[in-house]
Amino acid sequence: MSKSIVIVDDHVLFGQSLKGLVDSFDDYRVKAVYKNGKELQENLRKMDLRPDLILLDIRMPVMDGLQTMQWLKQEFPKQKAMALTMEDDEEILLKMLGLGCRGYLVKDIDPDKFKQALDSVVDTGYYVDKEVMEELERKERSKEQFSEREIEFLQYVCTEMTYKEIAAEMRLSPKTIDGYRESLFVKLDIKSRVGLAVYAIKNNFCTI
Amino acid sequence: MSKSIVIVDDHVLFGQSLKGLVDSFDDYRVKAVYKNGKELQENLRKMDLRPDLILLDIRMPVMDGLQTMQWLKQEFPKQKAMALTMEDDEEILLKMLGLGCRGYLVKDIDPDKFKQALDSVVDTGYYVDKEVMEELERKERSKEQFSEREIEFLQYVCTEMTYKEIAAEMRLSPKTIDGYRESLFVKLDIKSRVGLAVYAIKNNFCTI
DNA sequence: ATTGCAAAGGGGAAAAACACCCTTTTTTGC
DNA sequence: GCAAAAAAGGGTGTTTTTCCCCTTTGCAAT
Repeated sequence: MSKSIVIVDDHVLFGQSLKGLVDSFDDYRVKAVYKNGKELQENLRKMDLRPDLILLDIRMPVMDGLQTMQWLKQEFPKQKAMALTMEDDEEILLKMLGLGCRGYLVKDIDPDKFKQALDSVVDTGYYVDKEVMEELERKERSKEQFSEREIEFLQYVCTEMTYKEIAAEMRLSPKTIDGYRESLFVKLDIKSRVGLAVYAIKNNFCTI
Repeated sequence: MSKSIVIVDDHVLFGQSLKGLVDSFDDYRVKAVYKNGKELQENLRKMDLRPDLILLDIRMPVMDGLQTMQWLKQEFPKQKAMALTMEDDEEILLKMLGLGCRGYLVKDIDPDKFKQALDSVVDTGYYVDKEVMEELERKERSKEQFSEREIEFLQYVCTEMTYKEIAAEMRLSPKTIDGYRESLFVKLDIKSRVGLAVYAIKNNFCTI
C-alpha cells in the first residue's frame, strides 16, 4: 500500500510542485498540501487524516514549523513529521529535533536523495542518526521552552497594544501578563519589550 | 507550438518539482534545470538553446540572479527572464527590474497565478504583481521623508537601549531624541516604541 | 537685516513598562 | 488522594516612555 504524505509549506508554488514530484513516486501519495500550521491543525483535527509523514516547512508566516511541531507533539505524539528548510538554521533545527521531528531536509537536496529520505523516515522512523536524535531531544526539552500561553502572548508583543490591552485580549489579569513577560525576560535574557518584540519577530512567533 | 522554459534554481528539489509542474501545462516545456547562473551560462553558450523564458532564482550560491541577469542583458539582450524569489527584497528586485528582468514571482504564488504569469510574460513581455509593485512604491516614497538624524535614530529603536542610552550614543540630548520619536510617531501614525521598532525592521532601517 | 523655519534642547506630568516578592488556584505525576 | 509544580493573580515602588507646550540656536532666502 502506498504511503500517505501531507505537505505544509507557505510557498504554494513549491508545495504544489513538490506534490507533483512525490506523486510521481509509485509508493507515495500526497493527501494534502497546506499553507501553514494552522491549516494543518484544522484539517488534522476534523478530517480523520493521519498521514504516514508530514513534510513541514519551517519558515511560514501564520503558524511556523516550530509552533506546528510543538502542537503536533502534544496532540499527536506519534505523528511522524520531517522538517523542510531553505537554509539550515542550526538553532531552529535543533529545536525542531528537540520537539520530536523525525529528520530534516534542505530544499536543495536532489530528488533521488529526497526519495531515500522519505523511505528512511517512513521505514525506520528517522532520517538521521537515531541516537543523536534522542540525545538532542532530551537536551532540548530541558532547555528553554515556552508554555502555550507564553507563545500566545508572544504573538501580541510586536503590536502596539499595551500589556493591559493584551491581558484584556487574552482574558487574563494584567498581572498574569506581567508574569509571562518576566518569565520570558529571564528565559531569553532580555530586558525590554522591544527585545521581546524583536525576538518574537526573529523567531516567527508573530507576523509583521 | 509549446513554449520552452529554462529553470535556474539552486534548490534542486524545488527546481525539479517546478519542472514537473510546468511540464504539466500543455503549452510549456522545461528544456533544462540548472543549479546556478554559471551552469546556465555554459549551456546557453554552447548548446544553441534560446528558451522563450528563463525563470531565475535570485539567491544562489555560485552566480546569483543579479549577476546572471547582468550577464544575460549583455550577451542576450532579447532573452526574456523572470525573477523567482523567496522573500521579496525590494532592493534586489528593483535592481533586477533595472537590468531588464521581465517580472518577478514570489515562490508562494499559487500554481494558477503562476501559469497566468508565464502566459503574461511570454505574450505581453511583462508580468508584475500589482500588489507587490504598489507596496514597493509606497515604501520607497516613505523613505525620503525622514531626516538623516531620524534615520540614524531608527537604527537604534529595535535594540534594548533606552532613549537615554540612544541619546548618549548619538551625542544628543535625550530631549532631542524625544523630538525624533515624536516626529516619527506623527509621520508614521505610530503610538509606541514597539510600533517604531517593527516599522524599522519591516523597512530595513536596522538589521536584526 | 529680518523673517522664516527647522533642528535641538527643555519642564513637567501621566501612563506604561519593569522589578521583586508574595498568595491562590489549577494541573499533573505518582 | 496527595504532593509538587505550573499557571494565574496581587502589591508596591522605580524607571522608562509618552505627551504637550515652550525656548534657543543656526541657517537660509528675499
